[in-house]
Amino acid sequence: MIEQAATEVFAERGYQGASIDEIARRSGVSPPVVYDHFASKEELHRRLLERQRDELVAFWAARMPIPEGTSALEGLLDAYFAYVEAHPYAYRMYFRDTTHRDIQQQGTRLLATILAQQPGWEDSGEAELEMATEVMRTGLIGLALWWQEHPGVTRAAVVAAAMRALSMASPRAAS
Amino acid sequence: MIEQAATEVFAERGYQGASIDEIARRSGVSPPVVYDHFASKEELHRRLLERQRDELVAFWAARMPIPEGTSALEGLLDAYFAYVEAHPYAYRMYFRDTTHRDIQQQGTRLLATILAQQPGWEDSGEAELEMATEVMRTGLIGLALWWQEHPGVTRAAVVAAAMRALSMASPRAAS
DNA sequence: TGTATAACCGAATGATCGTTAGGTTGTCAA
DNA sequence: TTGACAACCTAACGATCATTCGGTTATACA
Repeated sequence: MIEQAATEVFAERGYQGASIDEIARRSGVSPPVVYDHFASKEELHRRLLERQRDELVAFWAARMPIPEGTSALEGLLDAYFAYVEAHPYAYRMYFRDTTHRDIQQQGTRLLATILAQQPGWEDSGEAELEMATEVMRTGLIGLALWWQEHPGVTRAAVVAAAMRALSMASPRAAS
Repeated sequence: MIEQAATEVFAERGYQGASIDEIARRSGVSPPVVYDHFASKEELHRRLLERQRDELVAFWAARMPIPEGTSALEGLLDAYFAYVEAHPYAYRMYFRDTTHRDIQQQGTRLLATILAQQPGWEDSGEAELEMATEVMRTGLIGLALWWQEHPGVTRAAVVAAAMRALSMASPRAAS
């Protein structure tokens, strides 16, 4: 399957480092076959990114509304790391290159929405919210990549660590 | 100056996307001149990374011990973003590629040390501390990149946002 | 049977890239 | 004056890469 092989190669080497030849080799076909299915390397990459964005959003949607007793933030985090667990290569590919940030924006907006509903954040300024979203977004990406290199850690522990590190119960909890 | 041009090109295009030809062109010399000063593209990149690591650590060292009335964490963050402000291209280059993580380890260790001294973290497990460090490390990188695209925001506001988002006063402040 | 179509291939094309060969110029100490 | 040297150049080499050309095979439908 070309798409599976392409996802792995993009995840391992990044967009620039991935070669059509290697993708074809891993798919068990010759390079021209890739071009029978995709117009260019860039289109192949974009299509894969779009598909993963849809799958990630579906992971979230499947857990909304959230189970009784969990906060919206915790539900979002658990769904996020469940996705990382289910699609390790796709996850790495999705967050490795920043060339298609427009595709990631749907997830970023969802994150900002949930963050804005956290207690103590309702009346914060726009810039404050945007900055908090960015810290959280990139921090979660980093934590997920760390997790992929430490497979012994359970998802519950990772979610708990994310909650702890990002415990923004009050905007002025800091000294 | 070759090193300055190389820093900019690496920052803008990443290691794989940067070409010796473009670095030479921006330096006002021909490509072979680059090889009179550096053995290879990879050595040039590594040398630049090492230099920036030293400068960043120096930025931190210059602010330790920290001024009266500020926490160690806040002092670290302010020095960090002061560095971002002073060396925008170098900063982007330094954090863009993850191929030389060993060079970044010195800063990561410093971050973990300061984090471990925060109230409520003294008796946490090793994995918890490592995860919190990773969230913070990558979150700060992301916030700094966001800041570079929003130059109107003051450094104080960015530091405050970082403190707020990462207000880990107590390991179980989260719900 | 004929033909359209889909999936695949080997081989090439043109561009880019890291790198090297070989040479010129200018500086400066012996 | 000589010779070492540093800094620089043009030109090329060899590899890699995205992409295309032109063809073969197999399926399926008229």
